Amino acid sequence: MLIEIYKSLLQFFGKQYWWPAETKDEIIIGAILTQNTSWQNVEKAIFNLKKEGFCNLCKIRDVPLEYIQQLIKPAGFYKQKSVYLKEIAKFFANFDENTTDTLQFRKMLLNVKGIGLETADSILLYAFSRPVFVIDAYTIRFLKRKKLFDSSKYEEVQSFFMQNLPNDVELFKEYHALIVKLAKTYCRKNPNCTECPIKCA
DNA sequence: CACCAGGAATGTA
DNA sequence: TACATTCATGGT
Repeated sequence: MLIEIYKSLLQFFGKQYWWPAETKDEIIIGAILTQNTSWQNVEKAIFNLKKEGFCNLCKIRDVPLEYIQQLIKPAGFYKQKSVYLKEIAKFFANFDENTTDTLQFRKMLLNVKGIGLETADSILLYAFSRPVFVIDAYTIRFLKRKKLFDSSKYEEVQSFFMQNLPNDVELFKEYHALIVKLAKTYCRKNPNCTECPIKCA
């Protein structure tokens, strides 16, 4: 079922090539900046960071908070997000990816202030290519509307995907991106989904 | 004018 | 455990 839906989305929209970024640090930074924020505004903030050479966690760690705040303002919530960027920068300053399995890694990320379930999984999947399925509000709404799975609990929904799909990082990356693409294209403006490529149940 | 965006922390019951 | 509030900018 889920795999057929994936194929339909892929055929309809094509590959999304998520996550759009040049470096691993940029993915991590973007994952925090995009919390409840449009990607368009995140791009402005990342542009500012790049322009000043601070789209880099080591550099973010060693610069005044106020300086980061000024650069990321277009992404909103700049006071808290500047702290979160500092926190995640400190975390990765002494972390060895190679000696940490995915479950441990996930728990460690969740202990960082500012990193919740979705942000942690986005970092794991897109920055480190760990096989975890990212869930967001679009995904939960999508499953409910299509009457595929009725739950708002993050890890329940995540298990639903991961137990019904092959354990494939590239599949997970594209599938989440396609659900976001679908939501942005149709479901927001048009709840009836008359043009939606996925049939309503 | 209201509403939302690729959430998370905090507080309340 | 389940909700409510707060955080902030920019587009529609």
